[in-house]
Amino acid sequence: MLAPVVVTIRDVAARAEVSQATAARALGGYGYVGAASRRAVLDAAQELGYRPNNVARALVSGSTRTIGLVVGDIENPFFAAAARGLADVVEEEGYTLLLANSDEDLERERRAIDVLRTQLVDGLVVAPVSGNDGDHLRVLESDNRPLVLMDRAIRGLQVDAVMVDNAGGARTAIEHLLKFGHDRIGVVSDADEISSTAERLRGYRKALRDAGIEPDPGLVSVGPSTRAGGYDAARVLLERPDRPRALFTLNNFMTAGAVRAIRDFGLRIPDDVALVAFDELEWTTLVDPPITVVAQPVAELGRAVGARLLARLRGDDSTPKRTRLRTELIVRSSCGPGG
Amino acid sequence: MLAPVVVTIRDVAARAEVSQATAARALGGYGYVGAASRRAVLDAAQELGYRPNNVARALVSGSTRTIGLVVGDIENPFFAAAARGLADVVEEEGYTLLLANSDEDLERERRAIDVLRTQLVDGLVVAPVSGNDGDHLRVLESDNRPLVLMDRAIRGLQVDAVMVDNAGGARTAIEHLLKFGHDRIGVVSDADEISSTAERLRGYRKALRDAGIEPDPGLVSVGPSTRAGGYDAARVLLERPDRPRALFTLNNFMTAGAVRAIRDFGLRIPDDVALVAFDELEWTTLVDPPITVVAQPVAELGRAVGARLLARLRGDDSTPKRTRLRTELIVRSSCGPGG
DNA sequence: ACAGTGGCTGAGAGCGCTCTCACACCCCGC
DNA sequence: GCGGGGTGTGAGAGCGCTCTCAGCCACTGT
Repeated sequence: MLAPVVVTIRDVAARAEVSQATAARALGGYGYVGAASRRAVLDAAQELGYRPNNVARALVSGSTRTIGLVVGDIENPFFAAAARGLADVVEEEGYTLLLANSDEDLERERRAIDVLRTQLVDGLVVAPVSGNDGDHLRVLESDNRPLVLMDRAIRGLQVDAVMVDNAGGARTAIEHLLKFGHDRIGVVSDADEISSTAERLRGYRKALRDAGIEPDPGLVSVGPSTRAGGYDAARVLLERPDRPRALFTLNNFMTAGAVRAIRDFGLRIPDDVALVAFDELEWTTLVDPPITVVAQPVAELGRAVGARLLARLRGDDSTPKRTRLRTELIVRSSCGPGG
Repeated sequence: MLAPVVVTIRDVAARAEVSQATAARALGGYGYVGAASRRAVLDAAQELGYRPNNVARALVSGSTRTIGLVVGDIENPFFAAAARGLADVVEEEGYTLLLANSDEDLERERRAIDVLRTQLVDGLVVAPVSGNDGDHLRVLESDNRPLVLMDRAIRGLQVDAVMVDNAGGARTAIEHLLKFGHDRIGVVSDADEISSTAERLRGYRKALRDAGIEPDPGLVSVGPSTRAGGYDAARVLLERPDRPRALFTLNNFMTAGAVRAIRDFGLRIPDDVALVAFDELEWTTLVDPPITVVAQPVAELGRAVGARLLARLRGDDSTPKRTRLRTELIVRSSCGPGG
């Protein structure tokens, strides 16, 4: 018998000389199937090279075994590591990740989510661009498919979210700089539309106020969340006549840009400019001096998101949980002698 | 009228008071539909919040509008950037990426491909773990779905492949080191099962032989393609009594490990050890001295793969193409004064 | 002897869509 | 007036699967 071009359950059934229903049961592992029939079906499937068609299965079962993931940029090591952690967890349960980049653009995020919904993902993980605009996510509630926010929250949206203690992390960073006597700390930031950024800025201001220092808005320099954005934002600060003697960078790409800018200005870390960066990176220990960072548990973030999503997929319908993961200040040498 | 929980084309048809077929035509944009009917259908769809069900569509049309991507590790900036380039290109045509990690493990690669086939991806992009073992990919031919190999080839598999000129890149790296008088060049390598690695090693040996130097197999130190792997592989070389005065690292994670090892041994670049790395990385210009690298057009790689795949999806059935992208030696200061 | 039970099987519906087909209608030219 | 196109519509098949349901055939217990 020649194998059909695409082998269906009916081909297998015919070959095994049982009904389509019995073949489906044997293959699907449900209902009653006699030992002999099962053997015959499994053998036939093997011989014909039968592959289940997950699309057909999804159409009737309503489950595609896929998880949609929307991040700002998969090239960003932060998102890549989180995606990896998420993938590891959900793949264990037979799910596959559907990936989409939003480019930190709300319109693209909307489109990505729309496509993912169309693909009938079983669950959705989003690192939303905006902490304010959540209408396109609110719509998902009616889909009755779990949604978990990763790293960022949306005001007034009651859904599961796994985040990092951004405010606390920023505060420890600032307190560290304060210890070195810095009272004018420049911040290299991306848009505070992003909820994690807003939280970091809040932590920054809080730490200053707690130390009796009124935050100077002019010391917060904003740019796009890219290396070039970090470079430019840092430059603005470094060009000031009253240049701040300490910098706090809010994310990894911008940190790289800021370090480059500091170098290009002929300034030295930590003598001319002290630096603390949010987010750990591979090279922070490779540069001289190694950079003090607020490390985030990135892989853990992805895994926690995955665990939450899987729980929902298993039917957990408790009220939405908001989880915060701790950050860790890793003191190196970018702030002065001994730190 | 209350919107049904999940709105189907039939709900829209009922609301628009036309047949299901007409609604499908209006929504699908094919066949004849009168202007009035079209309006009614579109309005009804809008009001009910109709979203097409891509799973059902895929079942009948045979196209899921998804592309499967299997890479060693999405956390690796190389793969992440390539994935990004690929995503950008295919998303423009309405495709979504289905992502899977193989962890550079053949068995996991097999499983990932199997899952992706089951999901009926329209096309598949694989960076295969092994350059020798391609049976699991050969099977795909019968699927009649395009397959493009990314960055790595498989011996005896006649399919599209977009790669980098690994041998040439390695050669320019070695020639550069030779110019500085190095004749004993240690290599920090991952498994030569990986075709790109094998090619780089070939280029390395070729360059040496062309210079009249017989390659010493003892100078090639192999480890897993991780930071720790690079560290250990470099350590083996650095611990030798006749320690090589030059190192060539074959990929980005291992480069980071090797640099760390050199530092930990109290050695200085380039005075004690000259270094050329394959693959450009963000931090290579941030460390002191900045590292001379063989840069690969990574985003371009992803985009070229995407272009090839899209061509196939559009029906191009010419004989498989093997494309090579040029590398570029970026000379910095890790080999000595002036390079 | 006969209902009751459990193991096993096949028929068939139906998931939401695309697409073919038949047909009804219009306007045209002869 | 009547055939012939083009235009618009609806009925219905069918993609490959899951799952319900009815019915079969042993056995069992009384």
